[in-house]
Amino acid sequence: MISGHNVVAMQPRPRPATAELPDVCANCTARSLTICAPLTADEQADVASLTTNLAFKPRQMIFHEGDDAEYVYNITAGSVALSKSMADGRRQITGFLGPGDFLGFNARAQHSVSAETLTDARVCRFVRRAFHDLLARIPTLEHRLLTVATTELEAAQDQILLLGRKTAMERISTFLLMQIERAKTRGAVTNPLLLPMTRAEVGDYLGLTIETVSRCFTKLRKSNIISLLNADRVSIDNPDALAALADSGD
Amino acid sequence: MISGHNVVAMQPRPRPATAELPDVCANCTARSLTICAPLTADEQADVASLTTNLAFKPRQMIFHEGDDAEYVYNITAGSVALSKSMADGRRQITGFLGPGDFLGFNARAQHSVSAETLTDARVCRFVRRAFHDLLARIPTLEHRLLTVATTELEAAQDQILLLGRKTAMERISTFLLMQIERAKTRGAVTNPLLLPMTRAEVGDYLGLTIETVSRCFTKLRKSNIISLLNADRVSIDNPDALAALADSGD
DNA sequence: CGACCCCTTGAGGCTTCTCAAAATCCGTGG
DNA sequence: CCACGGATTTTGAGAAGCCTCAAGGGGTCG
Repeated sequence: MISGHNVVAMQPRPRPATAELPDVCANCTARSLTICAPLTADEQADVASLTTNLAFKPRQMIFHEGDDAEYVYNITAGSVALSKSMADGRRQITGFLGPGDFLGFNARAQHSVSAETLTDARVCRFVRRAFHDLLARIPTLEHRLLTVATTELEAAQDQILLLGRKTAMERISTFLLMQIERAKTRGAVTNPLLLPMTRAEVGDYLGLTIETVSRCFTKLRKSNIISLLNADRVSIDNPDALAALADSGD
Repeated sequence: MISGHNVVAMQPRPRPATAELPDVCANCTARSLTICAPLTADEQADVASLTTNLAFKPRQMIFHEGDDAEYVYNITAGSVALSKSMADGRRQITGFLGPGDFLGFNARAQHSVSAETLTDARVCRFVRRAFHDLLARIPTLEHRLLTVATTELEAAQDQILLLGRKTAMERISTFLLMQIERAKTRGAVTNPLLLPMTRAEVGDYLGLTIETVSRCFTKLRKSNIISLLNADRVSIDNPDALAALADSGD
C-alpha cells in the first residue's frame, strides 16, 4: 500500500442533504458586495436575484470531482476543503476555503475537484450558466474574479513548492503560519489558533500521513514552539522559531 | 543536505541580455488573435501597438521571483519554465509554458515565480499598467484571460495531487503523458517525443532528484514501455502501460 | 582529440510510511 | 456527575522509497 489517506471506503456519492434557507441571505449579498465591490445597487440586485442559499453540516459533500458543474458557489460562512482522489483512495486536499471564496468556478463543464465542508457552512449558489451571463453583464465582477483566480494561482504555486521540496517539519510549520495569516485576514482569534480540520485532513493537504503530522506537532510541542490545548486548538508560543522552521528544515 | 536541486550557486541575477526585434512581430498579433479571439480589427491594432517583441536564448531569465512586475508577457515561440526557489537553493518548477501562454500576469506588484527559457524563445511584452488598461477596454480579452487562469488553476491542482500523493514512477509516467498531450495540442510530433528540458528540470518539476528521474526512465526502458533514442528524445512504445503506471504505482 | 556537461549506475543512509497498539478526547446515557 | 464507547490522536518499531554521495559512461563542441 502506498502513502495516502486512511481510505474512507469510497461511498457511492450520496447527494448532499441540503436545506433551502427561507429567503435571500443578507450575508450573501453583503459578501458579494465585499467581493465584487464596487457594484451599483442595480447590479447588487441582479446578483442577489440569482442566488439560492444553502446550508451544509460538517463533512458534507457540496459536489464531487467529475460531476457536471451545474452550479457555482460562494461561501458565506464556514470552511470547505477541495480535494482530488486517486482510484486506490489516496487523497490530496488542494485547498481550504472560507467565507468569500468561490467554489466550482471551472473552465470545463465538470468539476475538477471535490468540495466538502469541514464545519457548518452556508453558501450562495448560482446556476452556472446564469453566473457566466452575469459576468458578461458586469465587467467589474469579471475583473474581480480574475484577480481572485490569479491570487489562487499564486497560492497553488506556493503549495507546489511546499509539496515538491519541503520536509515534513517545514510543511507543518508553513501550514501553521498560513493558518495564522488566514485567521488574521478573517479577523478571527490567532492565538490560540483554531484548526477546523482533522489530522487526516492536514495530512491530505500537506502530502503526509496522519502519523507524521502528529509526530511533527509533538516535536514542535516538545521544542516549546507550540502548545496543544486541544487536538484542534494550538497556542503559538514562539512564532519566530516557527517561521525559521518553515524555510530551513529542522 | 535536503532534497532539491543541484545547486546552481544562486547567481547575482544577471539582467537578461534581450534583443529588440526590428518591428511588430506578425506572430504576436496572430497569437494574440488566437488567444483573444474574436477581437475586432481596431482591438487587434490596440493590442499590437502596446507590444514590444523580444528574443531570448536558451537558459535565459526573463524575470526573477520577487522582481517588480513591470511587464506582462505572451510567449510566441519556444518553451519557458516557471520556478520558485528556497534560500538554500532547493528549486521547484511550477510549470512549463509554451507559445500562446501568458507570463508574469500577477495580482501583486511582484513576480511570484521566476521565468527562464528552455529553448530559443520569443515573447511579446506589454507594460503591466498598459496591459491592465487594455483588459478594461476589451472585456473579451479579460474574459479570455479568466478562462486561461482557471485552466491553469486546474493544471496546478493536478500538479498538487502528483506532488502530494504519487510515487516517483507515477510522477514520471504522468509527466510523459502530459508532454504527449502538449505536443498533440501544439500539433508537434508526439512520437518520438522531444523533451526540451534536462533531467534536472524534470526533477525540479516533479519534486524528485535527477538520479531518481534517470532511474525511472531506465526502468521504463527496461520494461519496453519507452526507448531513449537520445537523452531528450523519447519513443513511446507502450502508451497504455504508461497510462496504467500513471495512476496505479509500480 | 580532449574537455566539459549531462546522464546513468551503484551503495548506503535517512526521512517518511506502514502496521500496530495505547492514550486521549468527546458525546451519550445512566 | 461519572461511566462508557467510538473516534481521533499519539506513540512505537520496523520497512521502504527516495535521497545523498560517488564514480563511470556518452555525447557534443571547440
